[in-house]
Amino acid sequence: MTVRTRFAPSPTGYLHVGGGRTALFNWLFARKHKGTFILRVEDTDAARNTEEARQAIFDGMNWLGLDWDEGPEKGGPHGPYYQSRRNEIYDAYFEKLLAADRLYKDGDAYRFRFDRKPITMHDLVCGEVTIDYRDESNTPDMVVKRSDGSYVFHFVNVVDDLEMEMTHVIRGEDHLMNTPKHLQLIEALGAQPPQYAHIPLILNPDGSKMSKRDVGAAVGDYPRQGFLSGAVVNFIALLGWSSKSDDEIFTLTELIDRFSLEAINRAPARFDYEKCKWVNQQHIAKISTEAFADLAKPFVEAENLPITENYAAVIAAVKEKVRLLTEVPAAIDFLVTDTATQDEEAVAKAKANPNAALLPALADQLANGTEWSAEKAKEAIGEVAAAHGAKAGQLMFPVRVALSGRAHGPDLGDIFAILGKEKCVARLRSFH
RNA sequence: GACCCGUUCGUCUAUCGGUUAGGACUCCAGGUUUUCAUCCUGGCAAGAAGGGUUCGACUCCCUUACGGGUCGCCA
Repeated sequence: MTVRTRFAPSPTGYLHVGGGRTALFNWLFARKHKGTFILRVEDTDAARNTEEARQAIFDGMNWLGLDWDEGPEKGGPHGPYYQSRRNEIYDAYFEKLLAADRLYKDGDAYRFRFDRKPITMHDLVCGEVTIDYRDESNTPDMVVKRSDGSYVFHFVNVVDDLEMEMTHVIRGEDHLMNTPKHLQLIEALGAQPPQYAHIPLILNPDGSKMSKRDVGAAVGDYPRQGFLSGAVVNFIALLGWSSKSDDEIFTLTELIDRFSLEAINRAPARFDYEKCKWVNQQHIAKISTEAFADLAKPFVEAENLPITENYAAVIAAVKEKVRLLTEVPAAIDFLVTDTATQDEEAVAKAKANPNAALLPALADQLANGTEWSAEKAKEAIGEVAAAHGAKAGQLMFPVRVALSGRAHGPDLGDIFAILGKEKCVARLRSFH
């Protein structure tokens, strides 16, 4: 029996990071077991569904790299994959329930009569959980068909999971209390239930429920905030799941290899934006300079910085200095323009440095040198410093600030090489 | 309120009765880098509380506290 999992979002908003992780776990589980991953759009709430939301979810899935084997734009033997187009199927199941005498009218709506007995679920993450359905006050019979004729979530969700032959349902813990309802429905339909795995929710840093507007909540925000897809996938996988080793940085392929439902935690995890950025930095360090250059390009252009002919060298100089792609423009502006804003504090500090007085001498030496290279330039710093009884290291800070306008940045040799002789000389001379 | 689930450094986590309770992020201190960053080393920092069970409990049981979830003709 091959594994079949699904992600079943309703297109009523953007793709939430919690939803993204649910999709990821279903996808990982399917890929790990050479199974099938299905995307199903649960658009039964006509009033709240929007085309923008549907698109945002698809975009988010694509960006995260979670491809589906069956679903919208892909097809498959169990379509259509939009619930709004599956009404005949639901009608047929509704008739079954009616024939089994499990439904009764309440106004124009239909309610499902629960079996009044304890229901025990065997959750792959939560273990055995029993809800006593003899307590009617806590478990009132549920509506399956509204008075307007439409079906509710519980019913269509169960029917589709059965129809689409799901073997494993991995979903957020907010669905744990729904599961006995689904089990009852499945039993009444005379079918076998899939295996369930309820994963803990993702909370804000302060422990509150993560929702709209909270930092990190929308998957769609990550690309423009300068995150790499692989880093975000890596980070959210670590929220509630552990590889049981000291390793933390994984590619999607490595995650497939290591993933298991048994390793999912029970307690909700808080979202740590700082660590997410650190993971991003780790991923930036791992990709090639070419790949990094391509990813950074849109951010550079967005700040109206020129893509110079030595762009590759410029990008290489800052690759391991940034945590987010959004930091790239500010890290390279002084290398590609002469109008970059300066860090006034660093400039003031450098000008107050006694060794700043040696900058004109250094400029002269660089200007008069017959050979120009980054290595020669660095050597010149040592020579000028020595000639005036100073150490090379002490002269480097003023030089750095004179050339870049800030206290931190690329290696001085990279700066010399990228800026070239003329600009270096000019910036050293004008720094006073 | 009722019903579920949970509780190890500030955060993410390892530990499946016997460990100096380990790793990572953050922060601090050194070192490497003649500079910046990377990197390396070290440091700060945890079993919610109280009862049991046991030779021995973070680990098993109970109670309390706290946190989260659910109680719709939303999904």
